[in-house]
Amino acid sequence: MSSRQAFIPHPASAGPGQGLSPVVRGRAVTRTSDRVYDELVSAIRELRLVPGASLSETDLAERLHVSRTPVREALARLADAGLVHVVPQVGTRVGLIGLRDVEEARFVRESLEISAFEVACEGSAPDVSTLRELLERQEHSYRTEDYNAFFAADEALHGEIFNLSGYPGAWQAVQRTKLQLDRLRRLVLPDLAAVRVLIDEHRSIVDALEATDIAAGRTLISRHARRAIELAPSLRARYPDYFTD
Amino acid sequence: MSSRQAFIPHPASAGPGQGLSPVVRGRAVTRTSDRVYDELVSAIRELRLVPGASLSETDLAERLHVSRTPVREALARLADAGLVHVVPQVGTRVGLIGLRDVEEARFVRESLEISAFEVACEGSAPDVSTLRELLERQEHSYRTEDYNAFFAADEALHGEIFNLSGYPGAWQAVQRTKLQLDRLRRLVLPDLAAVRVLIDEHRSIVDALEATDIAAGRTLISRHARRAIELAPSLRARYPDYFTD
DNA sequence: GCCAGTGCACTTGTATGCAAGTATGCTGAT
DNA sequence: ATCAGCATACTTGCATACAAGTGCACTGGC
Repeated sequence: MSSRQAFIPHPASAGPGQGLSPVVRGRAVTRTSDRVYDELVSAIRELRLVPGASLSETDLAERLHVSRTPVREALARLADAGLVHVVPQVGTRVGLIGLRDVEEARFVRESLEISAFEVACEGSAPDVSTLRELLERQEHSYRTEDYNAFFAADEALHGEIFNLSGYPGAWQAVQRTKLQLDRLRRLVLPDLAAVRVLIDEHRSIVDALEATDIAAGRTLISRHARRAIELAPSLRARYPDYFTD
Repeated sequence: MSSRQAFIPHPASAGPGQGLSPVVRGRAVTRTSDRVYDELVSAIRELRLVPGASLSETDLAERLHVSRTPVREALARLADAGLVHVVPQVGTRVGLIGLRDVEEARFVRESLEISAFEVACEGSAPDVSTLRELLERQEHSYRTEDYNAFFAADEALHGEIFNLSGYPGAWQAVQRTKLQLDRLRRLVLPDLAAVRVLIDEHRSIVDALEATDIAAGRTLISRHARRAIELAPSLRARYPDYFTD
């Protein structure tokens, strides 16, 4: 076989590369198509499937021990989300990280999160207990250097802000466009100092929310949202094949 | 206008062979799956497929003169977008208009459009020539009472605001969440007076943009975004079967 | 050595067959 | 008349077979 580098793990992690975990076929309480979709999304987000990697329906099917049908349905949804590109009769590739898409995701996220912050401040004192708890989880992840746990708690914290605003669905809208940005953050994640900064920013945002200080919130969220992006140039220099305009 | 034939006016009337788009089986430049998807999206948006209508893969397949496979892929993408709901081994239905989803779509749209407005004002005097042209098209649609043309020009105008902001992709993000709201507007659209109000509001927004009056833009866009929603209660009273919380 | 041409291997797109689950309506008994 | 039980038709999920197009490598000729 030629370049079978479709399932490289994280480019920076030296751990043994585990590809896609096979989806067990059998009595399905959940649909196989959904499992394949979830598996592919997480694989792309976690860069186990690197940008530009060529996918093959038949290859994925036998790798996941399913037929092509559910794989095709999952790929159709992924193509709809812009995570993969399908060229008929030619092939399917994992989409590259588009810097323009990343910048637009930043715009969407910053705008909506600031708006959610403002709405959350409008009522009386918002309940920040869940946010405090998530901050604790992040601190724990920082101490144990568990990047995956931090990543999950990070997601949950920003989602909680939308919950407090009363528009939890808006967070789903953000996440759709944010997938490009997530991959960027994955590249920079194994940096303990950067995680320290992010947690501190999170705490400041939570403090501002508790004080219903809208002006501070706007500034903090804006700066926080632009944090990941400012590293894009150096990351592109390090992984040029993963990026595009 | 390229208004295709409605293939399902109402779920109860299962008339014979309501001709679909002439989908020639076999030789196809565009993928059958995509054509089916586009057809279904427009049918749902234009309420030719009413909320709650039950769909059947086999029925759609023979109606469109294709096999179930492309229909299934289209439905999978539609389910991902929240336009249809698939219950395994039970059936597929067009999603109801969720008032909560509508309100969240309003939030997303208002937030992003205001942000785009602000960014578009940041530079020097923005080029509003395209917007003026779209306003003229809307006036023409108003005079000829061509609601479909007005709907299209309305879409284009709001999209142009995002173009001027430099974040055209954000408009795509809005449109995804806005589908619920579009159906609501379809219900209220055949009202000439309402169209008159909308056009006037559009003109005010364009004026504010040309004058780079951010404060006015915020107020105008906010009011404009809430315009469609304020009719939701009466619409729900009129079409109770189409709505849900 | 180089280039043109061709065949093959691989890709995705589509159609069809089969399996499993659910709702419905009919039938028979009480 | 009413209700329990069952057969049947209909639904979606999955696997497989076939079709069509593309790129590439190999081969033959120059």
